[in-house]
Amino acid sequence: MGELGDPTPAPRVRKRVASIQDVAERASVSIATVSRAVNKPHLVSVETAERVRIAIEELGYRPNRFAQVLMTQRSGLLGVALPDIHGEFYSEILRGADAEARRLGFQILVSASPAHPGEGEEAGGGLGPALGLVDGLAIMVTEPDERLLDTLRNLDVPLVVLDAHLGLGSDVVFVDQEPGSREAMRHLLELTPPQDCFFVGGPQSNFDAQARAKVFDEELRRAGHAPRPDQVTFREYSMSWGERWAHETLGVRGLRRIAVFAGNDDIAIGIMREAQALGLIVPRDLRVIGFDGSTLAGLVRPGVSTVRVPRDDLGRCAVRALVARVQNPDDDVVSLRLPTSLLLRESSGPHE
Amino acid sequence: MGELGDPTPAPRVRKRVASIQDVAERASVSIATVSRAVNKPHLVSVETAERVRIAIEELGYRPNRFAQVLMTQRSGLLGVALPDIHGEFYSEILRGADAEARRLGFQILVSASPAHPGEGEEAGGGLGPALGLVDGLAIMVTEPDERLLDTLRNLDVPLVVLDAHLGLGSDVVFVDQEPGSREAMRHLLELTPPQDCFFVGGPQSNFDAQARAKVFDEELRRAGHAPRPDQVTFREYSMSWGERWAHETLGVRGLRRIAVFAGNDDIAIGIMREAQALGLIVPRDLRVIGFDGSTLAGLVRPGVSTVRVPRDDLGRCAVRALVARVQNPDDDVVSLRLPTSLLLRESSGPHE
DNA sequence: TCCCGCCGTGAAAGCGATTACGTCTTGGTC
DNA sequence: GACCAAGACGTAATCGCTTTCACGGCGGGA
Repeated sequence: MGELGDPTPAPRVRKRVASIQDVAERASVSIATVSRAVNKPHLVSVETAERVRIAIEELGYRPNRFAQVLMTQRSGLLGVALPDIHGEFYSEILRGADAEARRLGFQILVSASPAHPGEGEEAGGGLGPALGLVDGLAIMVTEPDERLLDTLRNLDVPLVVLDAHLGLGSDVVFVDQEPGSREAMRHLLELTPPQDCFFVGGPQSNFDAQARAKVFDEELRRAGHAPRPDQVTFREYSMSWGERWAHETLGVRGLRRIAVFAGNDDIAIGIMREAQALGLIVPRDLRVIGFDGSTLAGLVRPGVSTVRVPRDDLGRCAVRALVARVQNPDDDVVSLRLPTSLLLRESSGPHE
Repeated sequence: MGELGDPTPAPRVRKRVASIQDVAERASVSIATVSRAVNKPHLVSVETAERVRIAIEELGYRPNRFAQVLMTQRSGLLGVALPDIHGEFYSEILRGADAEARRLGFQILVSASPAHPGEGEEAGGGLGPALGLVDGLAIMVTEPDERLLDTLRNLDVPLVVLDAHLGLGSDVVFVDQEPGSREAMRHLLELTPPQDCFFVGGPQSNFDAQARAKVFDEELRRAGHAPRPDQVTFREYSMSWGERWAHETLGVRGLRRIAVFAGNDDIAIGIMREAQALGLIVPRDLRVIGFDGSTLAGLVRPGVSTVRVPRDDLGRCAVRALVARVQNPDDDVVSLRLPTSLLLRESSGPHE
């Protein structure tokens, strides 16, 4: 039961600082007038306003936000819960979110929710007790998680879901994996027969990974080939997984002239590096397309073709939607789709 | 004066949710007892505690954090103000800070302070009105800024300064540029005469840039050469600045067999890319060492030697120091130094 | 038997703001 | 000259919680 309590009991810390009372006395008015002078200046006479202004100045008064918030029930804080805050991907979502929030007069409370909140931990998207401090929550959920869903259902603040359709009636902002993925696959299939195409994905439980794999599957069938099990693998979003896969496939199995649709750029780069280490030439022996449009993909040699994801738009739109809902709870629920598109570089070979 | 007001006046939003009152009634006790049952369970009888527990459960009660915070004057929020939240550098500081905060039961409020807060904007390190919500502030300041200093002096919460000595009597956590820089310079000077060494830095006003330039200067003199003006340049931390510099120096001026100490890895990589585009061989025609220990530096070919900066330690230690101060305001002021060290790769040539 | 102290509890005083409501001037209208 | 609306301001309720203090009951030592 103690879990409901104060996070860190400790002696008080804040210095004694001027309150609205002090200002009121110094300006010889009531606290109500001070409040009005500050928030609704048109309700007080100019002389009074000036007296109050001076008193505030002299006392260095700043309204106690806690008290304000207790009255107004609005903190100006927005929770943004991401699976992780590390890496270019999340970092840019965050940047977009932060910029937009700032523009709208809000502040962001980030939370890197541990991918699988351990037993005993509250879910709540990782914002522990701070969940109670936000005016709204934007949460990105990449995997199904019943406990989390439950928490989200019981939330008493507006919610925006990023990148997943959870079936709770909240607003949703998502990047549509499909157009980019399909472009990528069609491009690969132009030069490579479907039986030589591979999908090397992230964690299988991951929504995005599934969406990308689905397109892979569809396009192969569309090209008249039902994918073999070895053509689709899942593991994790990392360079080392790419390297391992390449080692296995290009090294051990010795395959050549294949095309790979990688789950993200890290994987793609891992694959390419291993291929190069094996003495292969990209894109001659191996064509590869990544996903995310990371900076890195453009810096390695050869440049890695990739599916561009509007990362900061994602953050930006999420916050915009959230603020809209916070301010207008009764607006219609929106579902915002951000498209992806293929960005061609050398790694996937010639294109015309 | 309106600036003191609510960030976004708007109708109330939160659903009506069970208060401590409701719980008290349902459990047939006073609100005092409910509060005790929740926060100091040892002060109530087990039977009462149980009744309260059940009532809470049934009502789905969660204490109103705003009210709690108003009483206790502790929000469990820590402000972390960085010049930017983008890029690996800040991203990792943030990650360290977040992890540590979470461990200590706090939550982080990030703020990407605009480098130069425009006129009219409050300084406050970018956390606008939210500054009033945090229990403490960790701020990284990279450039001198009187207005900011002033705000910081008048702060009524504990402060920790990152990476700069501002002379306000606050705790400081900083990475010591020197050891790594010195190592780097000595390494360069082993194979390259001082008159052929260059420093290509970030913004001149930047503290770090100055510190690194200082070591460059010292080591050159130590090697018996007073640096010419053209050997030290400042601009910005970006790849394109590196490219421009290299274009100028290697392309236009046509210098060869020079050694560059770059202000950070981005610059170093930019220089290297331009050099390669010019058909030069690194490290034969150009030796270069970067700064930051970024991932990217290890991924390009040839690998870029760099000065490793303990980024997440920086965030972690800052938060640790801040929490310490929040909880023990009267502890001695600490100044924590995090060392840097050289990480050798191919770009700076052979070393033995 | 009496007294003291402890334990469990409730009543009430804040914390620092916002705001509904009421009072008192003023000045304009008829 | 009476009436009324508008303007300026004060009183007090309220937000939801924590915490001090006082009180009643009960058990143990003298």
